Amino acid sequence: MKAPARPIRRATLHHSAVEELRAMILDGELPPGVRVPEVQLCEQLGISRTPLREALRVLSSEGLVELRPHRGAIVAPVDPGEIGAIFEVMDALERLAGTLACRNGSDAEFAKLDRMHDQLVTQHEAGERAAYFLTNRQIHTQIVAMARNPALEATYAGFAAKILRARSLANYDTGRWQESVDEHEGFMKAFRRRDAEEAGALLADHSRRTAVAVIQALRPAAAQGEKTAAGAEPMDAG
Amino acid sequence: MKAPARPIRRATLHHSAVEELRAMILDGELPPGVRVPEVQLCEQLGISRTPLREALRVLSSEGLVELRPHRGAIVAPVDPGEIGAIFEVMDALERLAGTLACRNGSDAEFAKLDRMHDQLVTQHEAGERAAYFLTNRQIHTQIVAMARNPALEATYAGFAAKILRARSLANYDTGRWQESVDEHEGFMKAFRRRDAEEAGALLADHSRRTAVAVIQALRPAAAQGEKTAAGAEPMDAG
DNA sequence: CCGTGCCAAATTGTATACAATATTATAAAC
DNA sequence: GTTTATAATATTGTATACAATTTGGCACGG
Repeated sequence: MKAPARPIRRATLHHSAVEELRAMILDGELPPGVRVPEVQLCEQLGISRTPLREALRVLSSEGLVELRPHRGAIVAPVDPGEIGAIFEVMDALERLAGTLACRNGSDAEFAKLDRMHDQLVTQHEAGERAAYFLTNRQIHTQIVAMARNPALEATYAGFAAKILRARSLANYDTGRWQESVDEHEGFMKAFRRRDAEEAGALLADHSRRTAVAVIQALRPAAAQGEKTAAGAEPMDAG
Repeated sequence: MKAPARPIRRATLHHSAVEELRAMILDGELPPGVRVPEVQLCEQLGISRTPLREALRVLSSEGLVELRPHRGAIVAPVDPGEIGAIFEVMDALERLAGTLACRNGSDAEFAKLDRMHDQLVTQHEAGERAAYFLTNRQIHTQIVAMARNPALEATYAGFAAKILRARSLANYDTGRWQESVDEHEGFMKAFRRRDAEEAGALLADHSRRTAVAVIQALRPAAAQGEKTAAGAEPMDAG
């Protein structure tokens, strides 16, 4: 007897809850800093507290939620300093992904990457901002997938999620748009030559420049207090 | 009223359970592949199923435990391929750590690093293998701490844990010992010069060579079946 | 003799009830 | 009026009870 490589279904409530909550956090439906009352979310998701709490522990482990014992959970605030640190690691991961992708990617995958890049350029020219950002993410995800490294893929995904959250609430400079497309053009040239070192270096550079822009855009929106779902808390009187 | 920066006690049962179980897994007390029956561990830890299950979910998120819905949890097997992938990422992280440590470390920290290195050499000459490995880990942890990057620190710790597990059950080649000390000597020279690039490169190289040795030692011990969780004594911690 | 379908036991998944802690409101003292 | 102590409330942490699913065994049919 052999265990099937892919389980038919792995639907447990806490697992679904993790995905649901993560999506809610990344979509901004649960903004950074808000308290996460258990009972309220329970009836909202139609589940009991037990699976919800298990989901919160997982999300805390991922860094999307902060657990304060006996004081409730909050959606993790977006700290510019932390985002800066994440980007420093991300640079290294992008470089690694670019290098490994050149080494391990198939021709079919490179062709697909080319098509995605064409789509990106088209969307840029058409000014379709939302579509552009989606394609942009897909391209980077594709590069990471071509690296053939599950550990890299998982780590990358975790950081990408946090960065996505930072970008969305910073909605950052449009002036960077053209620059970003040019950089994409640059590392795509390296990819077409299968130049691993160059591709990695350009990807890292692209990440670094993105970091600068995002963090700069993030600075004004620095004050991340603890908010309640209804409204701000009246804290200081005088 | 002021909130203390460090909570006096953050003792919740599930949090303690996470640390306890993680230690048990890393110490080899719970070897890879063994089933983790909830009720048995409950009475062993003196807690109820609820906090234990929350702990299992967290450890699953960290990759130390595999959850199979309705079929119980097992300690994550050590897959040589996965370890290889982890090491690929680890190389990049070591390089980054070395570079950042040169940039951000204080003189006091570099002095401490020097002392730790002296201790390492002494322990090598004395043939104190266990003490050597401990100091070795402390050195690398210190370098990462000097990088001043919490995201790097957390990611590094997660991978280091998995690698530690692989090393312990591979108990790998003694012939590599001398080589490893020489490599330490090498990147320490770069550190003394605060040569960020060189230090990073040598650390990455050190990591890569370690990977080769560990994976090679791991190959014989490949077959990782599902064992039952009896209180099996660790074979020999040489 | 081997394969298939069904039934029983065990273990996990979920819900609910109870206990402990933090927060807020209240009131008394200075 | 401000501050501090105390009690009430609400929310989280834990334990237990119930439901669902998998696993192993057994009978039946081929």
